[in-house]
Amino acid sequence: MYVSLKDVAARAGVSFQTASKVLNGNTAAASAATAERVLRVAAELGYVPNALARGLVRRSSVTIGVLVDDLADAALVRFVDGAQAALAAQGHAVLLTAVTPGEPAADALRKLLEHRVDGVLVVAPGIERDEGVARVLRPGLPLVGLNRMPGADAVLLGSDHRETGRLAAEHLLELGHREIATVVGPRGRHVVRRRLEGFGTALAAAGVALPEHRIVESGWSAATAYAAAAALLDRAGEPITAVFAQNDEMASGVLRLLADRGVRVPEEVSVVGCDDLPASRFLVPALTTIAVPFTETGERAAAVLLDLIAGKPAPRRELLPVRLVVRASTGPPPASDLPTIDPREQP
Amino acid sequence: MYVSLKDVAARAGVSFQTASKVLNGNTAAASAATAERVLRVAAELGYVPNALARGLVRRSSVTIGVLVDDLADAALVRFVDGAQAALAAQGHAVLLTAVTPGEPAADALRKLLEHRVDGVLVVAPGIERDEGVARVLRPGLPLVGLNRMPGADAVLLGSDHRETGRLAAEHLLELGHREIATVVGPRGRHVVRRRLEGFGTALAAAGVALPEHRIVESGWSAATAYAAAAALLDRAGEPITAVFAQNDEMASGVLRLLADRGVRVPEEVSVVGCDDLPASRFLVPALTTIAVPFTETGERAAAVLLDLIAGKPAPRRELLPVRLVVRASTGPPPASDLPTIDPREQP
DNA sequence: CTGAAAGCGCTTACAG
DNA sequence: CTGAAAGCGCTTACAG
Repeated sequence: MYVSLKDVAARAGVSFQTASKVLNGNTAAASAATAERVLRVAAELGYVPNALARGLVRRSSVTIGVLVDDLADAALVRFVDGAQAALAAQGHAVLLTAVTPGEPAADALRKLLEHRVDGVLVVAPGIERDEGVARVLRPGLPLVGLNRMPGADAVLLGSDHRETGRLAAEHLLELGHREIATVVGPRGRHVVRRRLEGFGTALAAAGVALPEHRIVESGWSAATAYAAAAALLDRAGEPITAVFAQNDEMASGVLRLLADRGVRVPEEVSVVGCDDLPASRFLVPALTTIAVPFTETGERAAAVLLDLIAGKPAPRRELLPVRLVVRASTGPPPASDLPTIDPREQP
Repeated sequence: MYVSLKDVAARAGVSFQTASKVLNGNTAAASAATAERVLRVAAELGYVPNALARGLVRRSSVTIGVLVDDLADAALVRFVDGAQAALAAQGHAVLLTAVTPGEPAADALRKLLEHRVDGVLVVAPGIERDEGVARVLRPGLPLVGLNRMPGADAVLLGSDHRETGRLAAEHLLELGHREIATVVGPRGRHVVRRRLEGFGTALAAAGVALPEHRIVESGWSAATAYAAAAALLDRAGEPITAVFAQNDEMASGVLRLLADRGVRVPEEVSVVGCDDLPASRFLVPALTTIAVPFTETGERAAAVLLDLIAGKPAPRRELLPVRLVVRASTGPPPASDLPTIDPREQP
């Protein structure tokens, strides 16, 4: 079905080794006339080199394995998007595997190794405590993670989660809020703890308490955050004026609950999200959030992985900056006379 | 770096061919004792078969190429998610390539062919008019498209776009709307034309006109739909009571514009979207939309592709059903006394 | 039940 | 400038 190197060589009247060299751009390997002939015949015959055969002898598949938690997660898929684009630009193919719920991530990783990927990029915070992963990894395998992996020798890339929490807290403090709650992701997760830590620390520094009952745990989805926020509001006598949700989807769940309860945002309650997904700008009201550079992080992860593969120096760890994006979902608390400090972004 | 079959065989005291057979589950190839020994040694040594070498001789890479327009597109990525899961469940790896804007899709496809993918799944409506794609395709290459490809011998899977438009129109008609507009995607696109056709035909059947100035073109994004809807409302004397947006993101842009203009939804204007992304349920107000079965379509595409590869009979074309999901963004028009007909979904 | 041969489609020294 | 040898790590008939 496919034309082989030997087919091309035979038609061009050269040995297949010479054809190989010409097709690989080795100009010293043949006369200009021979080279031209080989190239022309290859084009005529529709020659498509066999990367499997090439990979076997070169011991490089020019393929990168990407292990992702869940493609339905809007944030994770943006990492993958950035990485894929950067990798493709350098001629590397991407072998994509999602972690199948209920099946060990190590199995998915092993599949990647069978295909002899040149390196692996892990975008799967869900396996940050999975001890099985390190066991299938080969020592020396170039590995970049956007999450921790116990026991694995990986470069760790990401954003500064503590800073994320701090930015959210300081924004609310500057607006004059003192009665603040937060809807957080699963508390076992590293990112959840760090964001909460940064948030709580900044509040504490301003003398604002964040009692445990104002920290409500939720899944990462809008639906779970909706329920968590409902539980929060249902506590009698909670005069909360601001809520920080640990991602934008959760924030949209909070926004929706507030709307359902007839609570005006931001007049009565302010809401801050985290991620800055494209959709967040078009929520009603437009969501104030902490922007996480997903695509850039994915691109950077690809670049670091390629450096690792090329044997170039690479950092062991790198944090990309986050930033506050002020929109319409935050304002001064009801009782306050403080003016809104930050300029609003226009749609 | 990797342990080879020969390493395993040497340690187990058998020929590497016998080791190969045992490791491939050929029970007739060796005694139980020999098999046990080979398997044990392979596990001890951490043997990981080389899929490149295997693929070379078997002429199958057990790899499927997936060509996608844009991973940032929430709808397309759901197709990919469904397909990836179904493919992985059958032991197939996924080689993922996004179409790089400005670069020919044929180049991306060629890369996939170099890796000798067993089949290709195309999730790229953006290339539905690209003549270059068919030229790189090999005859006989199992190919499934979620969009058309001129000149390519592909199975076409998708949803019924005319029906989608019809469902939106009939829902609005039943609510009593007569002054209806629609925000559509790029009009060159097949899906845009079909949805518009179904929408317009259903309206016409009810004696409701859809004049050209009530059809506003937009990109697929919320931002472009926001601008398009603004242009629509800015037309003097348009007594519009309902808008159908051709995807949920556009609908969220319309919702946001309406909120910015102080127009109440659905009391003054009803909005219907299309796709039913998870986020749409949490918009304010929750979006009425036509649900498109993205994940299921991706799964089905994978199944059909695998059938094609296995030489089993497969359909040439298949449409998956869409359905109306009624939420809070639609209601009777302002002047109407009609009751709301459809029950609302609870969050 | 086990092994040796041949070959998948290439690349890379090595000769000439 | 060109070619022939060797080998990448496997699988698959074919013998015994």
